[in-house]
Amino acid sequence: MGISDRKEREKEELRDSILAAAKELFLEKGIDKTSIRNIADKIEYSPGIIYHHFRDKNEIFHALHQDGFMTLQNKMEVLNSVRNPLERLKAMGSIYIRFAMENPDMYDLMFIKEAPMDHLFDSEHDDWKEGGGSFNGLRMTIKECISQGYFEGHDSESLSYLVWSAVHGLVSLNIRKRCEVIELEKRNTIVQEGLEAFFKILDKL
Amino acid sequence: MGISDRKEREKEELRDSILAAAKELFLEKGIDKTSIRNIADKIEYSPGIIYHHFRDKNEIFHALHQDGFMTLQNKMEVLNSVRNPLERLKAMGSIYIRFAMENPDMYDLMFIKEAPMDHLFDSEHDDWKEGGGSFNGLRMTIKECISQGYFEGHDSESLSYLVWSAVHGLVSLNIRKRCEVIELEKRNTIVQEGLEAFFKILDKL
DNA sequence: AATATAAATGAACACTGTTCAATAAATCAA
DNA sequence: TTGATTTATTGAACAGTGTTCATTTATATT
Repeated sequence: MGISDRKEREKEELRDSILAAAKELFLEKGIDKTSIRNIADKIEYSPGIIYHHFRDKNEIFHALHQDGFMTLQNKMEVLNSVRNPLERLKAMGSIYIRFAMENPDMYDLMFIKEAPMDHLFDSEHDDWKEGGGSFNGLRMTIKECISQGYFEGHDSESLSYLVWSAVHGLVSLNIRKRCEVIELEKRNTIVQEGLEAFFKILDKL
Repeated sequence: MGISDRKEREKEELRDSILAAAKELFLEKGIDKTSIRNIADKIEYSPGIIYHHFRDKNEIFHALHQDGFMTLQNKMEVLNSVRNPLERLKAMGSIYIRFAMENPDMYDLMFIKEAPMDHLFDSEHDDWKEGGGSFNGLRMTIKECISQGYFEGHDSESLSYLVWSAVHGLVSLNIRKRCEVIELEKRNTIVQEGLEAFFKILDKL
């Protein structure tokens, strides 16, 4: 009947407004300083209501990290037009790094923070669908590279993980403030230069 | 005079005991669940005393992260006996990754957690000596590689950062539970296999 | 209008990091 | 040895945290 339809719609709207408030607070203050009470204040409800929509704080940030994967996947869609797999791999790296540098807090949540993974292991179905989907795009591209004669002698799974590790390393060391070690005049461009060095290496393989 | 000597010694002993207690708690419960009161309980002092030896919680964990760099630097000392710079670079990578996998919590504190860097930027002298020293070892080895004809066309700073990024990526994705995406039968060995793929690439350069 | 169901509340619990006036202990001077 | 001074240590207080759940309020059904 119509009433329970509306009720479910209203429930979902409230859930969405919790997430919207959480996202806003998260982006301006970080995960630790975003409290349940802050979120409740923002949507003008009492703190308790949040626990009728989410098991705990981690579940909220797991939901937000899903948001991040949606936008990342959208940005990856242009790759369909890149025929050559090596070129596609490089474009993938560029998009990945641009996403990370333009959305450092969201990247941090998706690939560094413990909260979304902690939620996964607390819940029953503990496979990381979001990351798995993204990684599969990389894996397929690498496999295509290998089948076209690139990267001879390499195993696709290990190489995919290494490629991911390289680009993740470039951005995550930057996001977590470990670029202090880089010469001052190069510090602002080191991620991009690291990526270019990586491309140079890919070309030689 | 002798009394103030003893006093200073006692003060340092108390500081050390705070750090020892913090380290123990940190290794078994993590940074968030290690509270000032827990540490105080462990050394049988009141919580307030900790703030006479450390500005805040971040300073304690900055001191612990220094500990970690000491042990890492010790492990790196065997590299002095490796003459060929490319071989030395590979050995460096192996030691780095072994350290990370054998001491994941300490590695996390040194290269992923925000606490030690936050302390740095709160204090006046904001250069990361510990990381800088370690990175310089890598930089020197890469420079030697280049001067011996390896890695032609590469800039030493960018390449050093890329190499660091690659090995950091390998271990940090694992430590922060992002290896879920790897095929189950390869999941336990993926870091090592990623490193071997990396070595294979270095050889082709 | 009375009853049953669902939604929302806010007080309570056991914590957290941090500060600081008050206390206790140790040292110095007479 | 006693009194004054300095140093070390305390623990209560503040303003917060995530989470739970009996109670209340609002909505829907009979």
